[in-house]
Amino acid sequence: MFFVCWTCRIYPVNTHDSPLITKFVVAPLVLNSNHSVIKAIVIIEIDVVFEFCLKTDHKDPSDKKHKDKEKMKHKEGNADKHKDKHRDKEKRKENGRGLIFWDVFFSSPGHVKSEPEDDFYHSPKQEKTLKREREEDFESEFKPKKIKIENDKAKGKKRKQENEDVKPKKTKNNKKGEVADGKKKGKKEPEEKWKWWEEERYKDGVKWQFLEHKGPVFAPPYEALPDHVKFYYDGKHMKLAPAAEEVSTFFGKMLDHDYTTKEVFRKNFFKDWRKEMNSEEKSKITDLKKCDFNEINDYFKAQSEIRKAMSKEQKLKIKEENERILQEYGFCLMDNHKERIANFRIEPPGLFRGRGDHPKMGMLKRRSRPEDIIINCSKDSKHPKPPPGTKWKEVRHDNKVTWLVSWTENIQGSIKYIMLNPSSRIKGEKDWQKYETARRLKKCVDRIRSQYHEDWKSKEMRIRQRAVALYFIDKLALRAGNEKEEGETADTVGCCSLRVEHINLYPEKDGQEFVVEFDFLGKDSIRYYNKVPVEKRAFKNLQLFMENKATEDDLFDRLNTSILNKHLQELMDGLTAKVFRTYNASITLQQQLKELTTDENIPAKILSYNRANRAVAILCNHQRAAPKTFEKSMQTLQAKIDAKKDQLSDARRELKSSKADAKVRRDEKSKKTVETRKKAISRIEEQLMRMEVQATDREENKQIALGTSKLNYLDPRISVAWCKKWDIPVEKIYNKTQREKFAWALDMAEDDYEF
DNA sequence: GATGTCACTTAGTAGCGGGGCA
DNA sequence: TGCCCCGCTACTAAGTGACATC
Repeated sequence: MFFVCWTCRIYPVNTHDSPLITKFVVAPLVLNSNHSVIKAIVIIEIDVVFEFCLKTDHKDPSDKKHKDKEKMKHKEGNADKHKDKHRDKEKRKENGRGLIFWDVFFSSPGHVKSEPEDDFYHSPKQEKTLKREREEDFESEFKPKKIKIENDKAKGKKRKQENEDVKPKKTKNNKKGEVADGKKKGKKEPEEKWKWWEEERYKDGVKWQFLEHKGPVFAPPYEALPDHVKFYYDGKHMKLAPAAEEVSTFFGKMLDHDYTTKEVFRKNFFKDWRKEMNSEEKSKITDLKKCDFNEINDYFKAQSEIRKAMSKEQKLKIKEENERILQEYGFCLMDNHKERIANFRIEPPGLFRGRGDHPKMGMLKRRSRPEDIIINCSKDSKHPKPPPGTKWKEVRHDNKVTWLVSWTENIQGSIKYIMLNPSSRIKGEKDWQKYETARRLKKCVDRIRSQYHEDWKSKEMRIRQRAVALYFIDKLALRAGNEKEEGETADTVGCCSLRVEHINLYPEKDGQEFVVEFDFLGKDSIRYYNKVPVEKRAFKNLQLFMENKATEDDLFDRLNTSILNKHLQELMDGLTAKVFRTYNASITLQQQLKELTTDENIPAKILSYNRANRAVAILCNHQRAAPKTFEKSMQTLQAKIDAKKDQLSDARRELKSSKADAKVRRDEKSKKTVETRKKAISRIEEQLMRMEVQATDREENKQIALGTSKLNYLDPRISVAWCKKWDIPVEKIYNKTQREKFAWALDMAEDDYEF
């Protein structure tokens, strides 16, 4: 965001050191008191400019000036122009001066002229009408203007808050230098946050106007094993050439892992390893069983120990070096804002770790070289340099995509990307948009439900199948279930790709009628097992779909995700199968929070929150492996609880005796002792309660992953509103990273927010 | 409509680091 | 002070869905 005075034609200077805060502006034309031009270019501190323009009473620009303004702005429709007028008016009202015509801009860094779109390189893809409708739709319903109005509602409060934002917010539980989640703050949070959600959004699929970055960080080159670390074949030492040796280390490092016992993994590894061998190695090494990687395994374990045992100074040095790399490569400049990059390192070579029964597990994931890398940046930016003596595969300037770097991996031939961090504008906007689409579904979900109930009676099989599948997606939050190439990936399914073998029908089971038993592997080969009573008509339809089919046949043979999504699109603009998951997750959280939260203490409320979150995680089938240390840590906690209970009994006994004592003595000292002991008891009770809550929470959470739903499915505004309503520090719900990702929600949600 | 490509989100986990406790 | 354990983060696999092409 930056300011422009249209009278002085003052623009910002892009200060790379502090791109978040445009501290200086450049006045290309400096005017005398009559506003005649004195030829000069000066750099002025923004405060000085403000003051100057205030004193010189700069008013709204003429039409000509307005044209200049239009040049710099994103292309906008008439409605937006109108919106602009309104916004300008608001702006003037807001600053209370009514005199100065400042405009607030997003994008176009000062040192880069905002170019007409023609100046951009157009990849053939840019001709597409990509996602345009949905974005416009989003605009129409959630205009920044509207946001401003919402903000205006609490304007006084808001302004105050904005000022306060400069300082780290204090919460009730906060001590100096400590965040509410109890951890000491390592670093200060950035002092001023860019509120991109209060600004105009791009249209027509444009993602940015200016993008500059330093390119990716490559994996370090292979370092040969020291001579004392030997590989043995058939009991005999064998010195491998670097190429084969490097691949042998990938396997050697993994000896303790289950993967290396799996036949598919071993077979794939051996096949790919042999490709890296020279002819001599190839002729000798013919059987993986005869290979002894133990010394390699020991060596890497020892290296790990050495790293752990390093002195503080050594560790600090490494940390500093990592920090330096992060500062250099971990950020990009996008439209005048420094944005954090999510993954700026190219994936290192290794053995492919597919999940579940993946047919390609163990295959060699090759090292990517600069010649494999496509760079995406602004034409007029400083392009990243490839390592000396190399060149990039391509440098393109496609501002209709969000990625900075891409390459094609060799296992599945899929494209990998370097993209921005979830806290970035580009990701945040998309996230916000996702929840808005889900909220739109809320408005028409009843109609859609009635429709699919009706469709169960259709004469057409394809419509019945579509309706039953949609019922499952809605009721059970199943994933869409795209078709997959056989033999390329693990055999996993979603709703549309369910096979007859994945369900069992029971007209009556465990006292319930029309029960469907689901048992299949979903995403990441996580098992979905559920027994659900369904409506009679859905049940009868399922029986029909299964008639005369073999177990390996598709349950919905007249349906796929494309057909389903086309239908959904007709029911609501922007509606796809996955929107149901977002909608049902968020609405469940909201309902559960309402049901479960009671006016108790903070730990109890947080337990309620986690339980609501857990209900969603169960709905979405977000599982995790029970932590390896689970049993032990539960035992430890239980021991602590027992000890605390003992302590409480002791304390109660002591209180009883001191009460008796005080009754006899009737002096101040013994009264004081009673009071002290009472306080001690309530302290112990509080501690015990916390521990018990923690134990319950941990036990209930043993195999459920809360993070996935929290990060991807739950509208953060529900959580923020809940925190505000119940006076819970938001830090108890979201850690620092999550708060950064959901900064937009933290800023805009009030305690009465309804999903 | 089948298939492929691309861009992006969603997902679980390994491993590190630092807080807390003995 | 040292060790243990838990939460955080980086990593990257595995999905979804839009669109192109045949």
